[in-house]
Amino acid sequence: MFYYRTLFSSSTLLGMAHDPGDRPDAGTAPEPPWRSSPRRGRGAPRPQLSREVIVAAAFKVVEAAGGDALTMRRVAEEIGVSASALYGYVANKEELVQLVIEQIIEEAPVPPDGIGWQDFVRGFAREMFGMFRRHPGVAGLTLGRVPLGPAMMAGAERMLAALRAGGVPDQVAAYVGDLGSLYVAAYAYELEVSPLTEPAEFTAQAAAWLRSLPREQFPNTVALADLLVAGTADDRFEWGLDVLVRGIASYLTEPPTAQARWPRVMPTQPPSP
Amino acid sequence: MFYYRTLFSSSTLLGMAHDPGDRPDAGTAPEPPWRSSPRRGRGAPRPQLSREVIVAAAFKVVEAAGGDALTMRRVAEEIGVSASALYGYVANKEELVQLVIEQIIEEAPVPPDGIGWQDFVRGFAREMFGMFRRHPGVAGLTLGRVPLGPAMMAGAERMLAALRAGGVPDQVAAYVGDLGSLYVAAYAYELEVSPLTEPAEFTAQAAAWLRSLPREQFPNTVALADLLVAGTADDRFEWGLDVLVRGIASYLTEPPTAQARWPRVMPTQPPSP
DNA sequence: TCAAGTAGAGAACATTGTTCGTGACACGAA
DNA sequence: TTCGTGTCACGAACAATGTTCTCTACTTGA
Repeated sequence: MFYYRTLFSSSTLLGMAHDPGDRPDAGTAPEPPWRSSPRRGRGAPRPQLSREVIVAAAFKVVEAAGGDALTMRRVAEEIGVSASALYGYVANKEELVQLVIEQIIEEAPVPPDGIGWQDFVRGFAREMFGMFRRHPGVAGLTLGRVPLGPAMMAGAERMLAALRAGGVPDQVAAYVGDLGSLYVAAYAYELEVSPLTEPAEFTAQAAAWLRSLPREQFPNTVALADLLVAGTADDRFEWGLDVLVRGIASYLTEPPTAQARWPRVMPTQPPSP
Repeated sequence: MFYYRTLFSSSTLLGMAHDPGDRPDAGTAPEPPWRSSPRRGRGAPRPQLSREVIVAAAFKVVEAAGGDALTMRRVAEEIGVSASALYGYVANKEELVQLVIEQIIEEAPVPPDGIGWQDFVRGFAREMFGMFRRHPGVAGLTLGRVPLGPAMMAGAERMLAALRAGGVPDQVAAYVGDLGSLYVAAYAYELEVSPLTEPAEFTAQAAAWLRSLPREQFPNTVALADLLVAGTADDRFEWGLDVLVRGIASYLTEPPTAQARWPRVMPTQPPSP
């Protein structure tokens, strides 16, 4: 995610940007410049390996054991090949991760056009979120990377169209993708890192602990103990999504204003009840 | 961050939760249960090491070389001691990371009371964001961890107070901390992972690349190319913060509704505060 | 049939976190 | 003063990581 901003700071695209003559010619689908297509020469034996085989194996590993298990040796073992052999088809692990992410992301469907920008944004976010939850470990892989293949570009384009059609100001529409994808990936990542949040007895225990805090010092925390731990992970995801959509929608009626700025460097103050 | 949800799924607190008699007694400041206080015995030589020394060294390392450089050997070298010696005072690297995070977070001041919930939320977020930017690598460390020491608990309590005083519904107020901290940490993490976003010529190059996409396929992306890459990192952070605050404010006037759902397997219910 | 050139293996290196056995040293007791 | 005890820190070691290098074997075109 982090569509455009992060996109252009990725190392692969950096390499491209440094070559001024390498502009993609209009008319072709945009594709991240994976170079290093394996060269076939004179006496070339039929290779048992290929980029597709490697990515498929890596996908299988992620599927079975999560993103943490995605190591070069594990992938090689999955194919029945040595780890060093992979480097003939993949520049390094980073590239392999990128390829796997892209393949997984393509599985998330983009909402249909003509359903209104709010439903489009919600639907897109839900699909990505569901995709992340179906593939544990992937959200962590995408955070800070650029999982922006052709499929993602197409989805982003259509979301822009939906937003503009709905009257969302252009600058706001331009930023929505960044913010939305950041939210989805970060939330999904949080969920996969913190082992479990659903079990009811556990939530109850947490609420009990919050309630047991000193009331004089934490009156509101104690009072809202139950609400603080309320809801399932999906409920909370939906609520955050609702906040985002409401916030975006507000720009339709209230123009952006210079937000009141609390003076930056400030001395620490004692909590005054 | 991820105040409460993640809090109670952390391994340290899990350990505590499994011991039913270990409830923190009301009246003491809440402190994450770091156990394993070093025992001093019969013929104990004056130890050259201590948890404080180790944490201070780790802090120094993070300060100088970023969060990635935070390795046990590096910290030990900083003190002039072997890596294995650290394990007498720190259970493992995870515990050390937790301690460092907590120390760093305490540096972020909490806004003063009585300035209105919007300014409070904005100010809190800005301070945390600034703290993350001053300490590269820390955002990545906090993502998915529980940097919730006494200082953070106090800040959260006061934010709850500000929100409730401003008329924000209780359930909404209860969720704000989670969402806000997620946003700040995730955005800061994105910034530190993607090497650079500020240089103007680079942004110009990115916009040029977007403009060069096929117009028929990406009309909106091309049209909004400049807006997509507009703004500094801080501008974009402020905008996202504005979206959050606006979204939260909307609950003051518009009650939560069941959001329109794009047909998809999502059996969750809308949050009903 | 044979030279060529590539694919993959295997070992190796550097870097992680972490454990284990050992020596050294300070403090209290004899 | 001498000795024992207990702990502190060291150094080696282990397992796992990404990555590189060398080398063997084999396919293929001439």
